[in-house]
Amino acid sequence: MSDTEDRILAAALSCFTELGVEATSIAMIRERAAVSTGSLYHHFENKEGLAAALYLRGVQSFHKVQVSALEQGRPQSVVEALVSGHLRWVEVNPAWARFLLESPRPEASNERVKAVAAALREANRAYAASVVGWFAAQRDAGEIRKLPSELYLPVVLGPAQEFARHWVSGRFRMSPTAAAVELSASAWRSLQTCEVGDDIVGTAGRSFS
Amino acid sequence: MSDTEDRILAAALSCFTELGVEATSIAMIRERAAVSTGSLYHHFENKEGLAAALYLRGVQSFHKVQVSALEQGRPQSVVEALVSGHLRWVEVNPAWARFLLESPRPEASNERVKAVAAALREANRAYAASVVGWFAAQRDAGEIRKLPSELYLPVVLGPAQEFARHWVSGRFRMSPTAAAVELSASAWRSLQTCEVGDDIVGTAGRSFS
Amino acid sequence: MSDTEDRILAAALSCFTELGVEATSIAMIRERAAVSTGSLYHHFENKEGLAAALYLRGVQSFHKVQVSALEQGRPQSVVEALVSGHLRWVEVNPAWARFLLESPRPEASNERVKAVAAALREANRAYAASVVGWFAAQRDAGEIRKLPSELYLPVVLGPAQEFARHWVSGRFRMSPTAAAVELSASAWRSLQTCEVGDDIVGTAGRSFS
Amino acid sequence: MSDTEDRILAAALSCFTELGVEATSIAMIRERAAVSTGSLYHHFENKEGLAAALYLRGVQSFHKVQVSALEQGRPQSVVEALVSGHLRWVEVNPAWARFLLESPRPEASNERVKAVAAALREANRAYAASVVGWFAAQRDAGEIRKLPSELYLPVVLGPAQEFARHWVSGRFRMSPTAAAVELSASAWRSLQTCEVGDDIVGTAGRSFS
DNA sequence: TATGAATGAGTCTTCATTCAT
DNA sequence: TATGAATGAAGACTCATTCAT
Repeated sequence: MSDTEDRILAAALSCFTELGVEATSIAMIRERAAVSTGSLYHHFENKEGLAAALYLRGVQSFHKVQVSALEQGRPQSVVEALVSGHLRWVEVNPAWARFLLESPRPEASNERVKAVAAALREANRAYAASVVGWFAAQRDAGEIRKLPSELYLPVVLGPAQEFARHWVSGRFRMSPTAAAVELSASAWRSLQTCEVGDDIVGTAGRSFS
Repeated sequence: MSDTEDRILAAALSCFTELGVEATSIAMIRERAAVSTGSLYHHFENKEGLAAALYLRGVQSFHKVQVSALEQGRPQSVVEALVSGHLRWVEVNPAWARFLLESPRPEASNERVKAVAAALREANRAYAASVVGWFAAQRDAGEIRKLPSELYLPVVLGPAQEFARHWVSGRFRMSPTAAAVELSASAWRSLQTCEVGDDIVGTAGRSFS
Repeated sequence: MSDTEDRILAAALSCFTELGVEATSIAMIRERAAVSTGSLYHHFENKEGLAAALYLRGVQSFHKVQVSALEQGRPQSVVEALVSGHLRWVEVNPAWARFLLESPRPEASNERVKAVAAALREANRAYAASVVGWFAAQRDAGEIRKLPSELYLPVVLGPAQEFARHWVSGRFRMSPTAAAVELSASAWRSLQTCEVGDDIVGTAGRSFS
Repeated sequence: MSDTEDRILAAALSCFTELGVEATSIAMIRERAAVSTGSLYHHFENKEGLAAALYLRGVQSFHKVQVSALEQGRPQSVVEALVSGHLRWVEVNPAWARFLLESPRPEASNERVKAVAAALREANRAYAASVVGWFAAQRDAGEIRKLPSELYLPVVLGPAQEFARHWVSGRFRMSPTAAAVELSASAWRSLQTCEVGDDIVGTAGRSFS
């Protein structure tokens, strides 16, 4: 990875997070990276390709943190690590977080961007397989509440994700890591098998896929 | 509200949800609404202004549903009504939901759009005041777990919101109302004051603002 | 002349002097005159027609002052009255002056504007006939220096005109009537037949900054 | 200065003098210069910027002629050189003259046009400093009539300027250089301290129509 | 007379992208 | 690898003007 490419990627990330991908022009990236138009196109196919490459990098970084959380031992520890790891990653990488949370998922219109788009799909698939697979296994082992598989990620990470969206856009002041304490506890509460009120168990037990 | 304005708004909503605000051209709206360019600009300041007007309408519709949920009696019923109401609204109004979930919040760059933007801010403020206020009151009455006020909305609606994002973009197949059963139960679980494990209570009790 | 028409003309004059005819839109005049679009077009044919009507009025007002100067007795008095009258008119009617000095002469593209344009041409012709005729007569009588007829107006009024241009656009601070003393003396000097009168020298010596 | 830029400037000048700046469309310049839209905007910021650049060039050319006139020895020669130089420049550069006389002075609305506008202001300042400074010095030396400094330029060049305005717009037929004989003599007459020289009278008497 | 909705041609300007050097 | 001139399609928006009520 040449210095030029790094400068371009950094410039693109900062432009994209400030203005959004669509509102960012090649000229702005070109200028902020101190690179000529020709040089930029020599290194990257496209604005679209640039965004996709960036998106893939961000997603991979995030996935790495998430997947490593699965290595905790007890289910409760894993769930809490998923939530806390999410929020810590957001706080440590605010630009990446903003980019991932506010940019539309890249679509591969262009021929040459398809490789990156395919890599992205594969990364998402592998991530979902790992994490959702882990939840399904715990569920089948009776360690956590029974839910349709699709719902585990929203239930566990939805609050953190929602918090993060507000935080990256400046509407929340509390730091993500401070919020992590409560949000990870909440996540576990909503998944633990209870000695809680029977009515809830009953309701929850009825429908899952 | 004239017939022309209605046609323009409907056309804009369908274009925006199909392609996104930025990718939609005025020409497309103009054509789909069967209206001349001049007429469109006679009724709406801008593409930006059009999007803002639409955003405001959508948000108001959603808020109405949410605020009405507060009228349920028991805290548990209210929480479940908030979640279920959210998901039902999404299922009944998929275009509006997609628009609100995937469009960037309108910013008032233009002078004349500012009125709409201000109305939007006020709507958000009033909504947050009602709902967050309700949660704070329940917290102070000991009816729900103590959390920093900022966290109640992410905890309660985050999972539904996350589910909705996936659903409107076609990545989830389960219907929102089907998901509502579990997600509303989960939401209540994460807020109820327990006769649950003491460790959780201890953790949860430590930090709130 | 209805009140509506007066309001429109006044609004148009103020817009035209502030922004220029081309940069002024009908919408601005409409707004400043507190008149509806339809009403404006009911009273005036065109933006072009409005400008032409205004131009004609301004020119007539100016010409009246100039022609009345010819009624002074002595050639010297007439010349001085022409210059002083010019500058006084500019100072008393700054908006009109700015409009006449900075707007392009109206051309009759439109069919219906032709009447006004013809009136304007006739006004200019009559003015030139009177004034240039007077100068030619004086020349032939040996009262003033012999010059090609075309040059009398530039020689006599050019300095005042140039001063006025600078003054209406804010580049000169001295008031037109203050400048009139010297400029009318200069005008006479450049026309008088030789032996320069002492009074003029005296006048010229009196005031300068 | 690339060939492309030259072609664009030449095309713009011819369009602007034919139709005026406002009435000229970018498309016309683009076409007449045989240049693509993008290329035009690659070299010049704006139509406004293009006009400003052109204005600056024209003014600089004119100022050079005027300032060189100050190098004549005797005051009378200088005054006559200023007037004759003015009119000769107008006759030799009719397009530039028309452009400068009939276009509104460029104003720096745009950010990037400001550099050109500043250069223009500086050029005007330097010109005024030289020429008005020369007149003030002559006045203080008793070589010319005492006038407020602001009035020297209108008195000396006003008639030529007025003549030029009429000439470039086709309302006068006499050539500027022909007019120069009388107008320079008149200019000197209005400035000389009393006793009128015979040579001037002689000159004045020679040519008129 | 007054109103304001409707029209649609026309203009400026942006921008991703290509390519010769 | 790097440069920046060149391209031209596409888009937003303006505006004078008409006309039904």
